Amino acid sequence: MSSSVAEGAKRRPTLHDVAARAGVSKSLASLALQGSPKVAPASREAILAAANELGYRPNRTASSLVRQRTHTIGVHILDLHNPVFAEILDGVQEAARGHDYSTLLVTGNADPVTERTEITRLLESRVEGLVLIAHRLSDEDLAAIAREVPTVVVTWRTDGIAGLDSVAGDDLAGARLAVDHLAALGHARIAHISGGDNRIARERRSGYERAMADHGLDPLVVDGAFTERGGYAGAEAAVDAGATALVVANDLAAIGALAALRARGLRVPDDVSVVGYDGMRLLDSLDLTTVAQPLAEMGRVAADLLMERIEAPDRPSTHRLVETRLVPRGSSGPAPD
Amino acid sequence: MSSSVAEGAKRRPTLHDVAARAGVSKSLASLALQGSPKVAPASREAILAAANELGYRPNRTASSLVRQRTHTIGVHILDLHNPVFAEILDGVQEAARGHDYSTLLVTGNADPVTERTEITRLLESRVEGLVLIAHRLSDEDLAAIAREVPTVVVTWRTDGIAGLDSVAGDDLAGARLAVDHLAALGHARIAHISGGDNRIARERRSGYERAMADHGLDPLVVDGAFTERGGYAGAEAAVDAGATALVVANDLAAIGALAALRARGLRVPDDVSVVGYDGMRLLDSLDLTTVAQPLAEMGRVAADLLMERIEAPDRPSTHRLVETRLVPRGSSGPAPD
DNA sequence: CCCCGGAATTGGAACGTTCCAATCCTCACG
DNA sequence: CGTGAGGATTGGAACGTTCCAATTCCGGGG
Repeated sequence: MSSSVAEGAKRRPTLHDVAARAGVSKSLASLALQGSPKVAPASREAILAAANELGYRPNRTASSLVRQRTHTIGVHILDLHNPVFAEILDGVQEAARGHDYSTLLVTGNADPVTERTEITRLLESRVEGLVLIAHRLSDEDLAAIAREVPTVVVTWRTDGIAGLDSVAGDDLAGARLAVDHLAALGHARIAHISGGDNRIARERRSGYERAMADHGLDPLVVDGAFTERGGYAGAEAAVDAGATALVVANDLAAIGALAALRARGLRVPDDVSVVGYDGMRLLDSLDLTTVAQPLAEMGRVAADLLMERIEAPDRPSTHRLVETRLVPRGSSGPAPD
Repeated sequence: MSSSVAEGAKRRPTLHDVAARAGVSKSLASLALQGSPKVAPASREAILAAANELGYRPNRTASSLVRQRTHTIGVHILDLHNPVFAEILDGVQEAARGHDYSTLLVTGNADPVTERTEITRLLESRVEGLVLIAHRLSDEDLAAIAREVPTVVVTWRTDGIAGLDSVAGDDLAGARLAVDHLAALGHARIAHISGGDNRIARERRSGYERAMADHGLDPLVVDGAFTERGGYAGAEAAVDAGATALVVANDLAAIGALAALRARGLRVPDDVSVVGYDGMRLLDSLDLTTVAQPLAEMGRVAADLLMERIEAPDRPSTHRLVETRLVPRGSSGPAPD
């Protein structure tokens, strides 16, 4: 079968095998495969041919070990079910690919504990940087992580932590945009369905409250969550309280709110206007007015920031606030009567 | 500052450092950190303490190299924007985590070429298995990949390729479910908005056509795509042709179809009934009738199949067909008049 | 004909682990 | 008080690369 020496279970060909077949040293083979200009054309050809015939695949693990670089970034995503995060991830991936980096993805889906575990795993894999697309970590945890590896948090501003950058939308201004829009349409009973007790939700809520105050309107906040169910329940409470317009904490919840209104037989926007927040792509078809954030763009910026920090780990923290804008669609209209 | 010897730029502590600090050999330190029962309690304690104080993190790269196992699977996902794929991914992640595997994720978003490149990258990272959540590879490419590494394809049945498993929904039966449902509601002009020219779309289309024939109805297929835009355009064409019910190739397109109907001033389900396909979570709130596939479940099964094959690379191919079921919701109702 | 310079090539150390085989130690037993 | 068993510990090879320093090769100038 084969004239060669030891040949048990088919082992993956290594650089050594390629070199042997091409009749050169492994050093030269390495050089050639890296495209070094200092290898003679004839040798290069022989080496490339050998690699090809053998179906050689460089082993990144080995390479990473000696180079002390993995060319991989870790991405933690809070919740895959929220299309918003997927869109951000998409931007991250694109930018990472542009810089010739791979992406190691984990989710903390279940609980904060898994979240920590998964991030630890990333650290052990020696990712060169970390992008956290939303998270539930404490500031201490975050600081500890940022001390180990360049880190950027997407979705909310995180300052005061050395070595950590962030990319976020201006939630304060965004919520104001929604209120302004509805007020301009003549609404007075504008309710806010909150996103629960977390940083972003609080920010959006404040934005809403301040804007309402500025318009001389009474605020009406009902508890909700960043989920469809949260929006559903919130919408019920809000209309019970007489609201004619809803500023919902995010798009997912807004979709839930729409469902609640439909169930109640209320028409949108004739009876009640609804404004979401985030700007996920899907909304276009759903005809939902929303405060849009440039999601993929946020992901790209995050990855770029990360690359910069990988280059210069000690540069000061930067916090990028991306612009939000109101996208008026069919779910918001003039106030009734 | 420090009394120790060489201390330039802070280097990551290695096993060596831990061992030194604990006053033992690196071998013993390794043993202890792996939780081997044969290290003396006192030593173990000292080692663990040292590791802790130093902030030691095992280097997976090195470990993988010597163990010849990376404990990582690669996942290729066709399109992150389709929530369906995200839900499958979620299942994959969960199962992988359960088996103590990491996930390396890539997307082929742009074109088939990137797709190949990204998969190659995965192979170089020595992933132990590959899950393809939809793909655009040729059968030869697929076979070549499966030859290198255990592979499972999710979303469509792929047989005849050695070493490759697949998990798919029964599209033929699924499409029939939709037709049966609408026929039972009295619809006769049931149109199908196709998903374009690909395996799944063809399958669903055949299912539709056969079911229509069985009901003695004339088929009406309009071109569409697995996107909202595709659904939008398709719905326009279908209602122009007089359809009172739409079997849409997937949920995303169904959402687009809904938008088109709304734009035309047609009411759902009074004027036109719509049935989607896939069963993404969001639909619940959108009140869209659909042929649901157990998406996360499919992901889990895929990962499990992969684990099995990693254990036994030579076992025969298995093809799992998961059950689809019709989820009736508000977008389908009795035929008009 | 020798020597030199530069291009091409090579050996070997290093990266941080794991794990085998070998050594060391301790103590019970004869 | 020697011996051996068995637990604890250790040295060192190996994994597949990269890259530095060293070596070989070659032809042309002196």
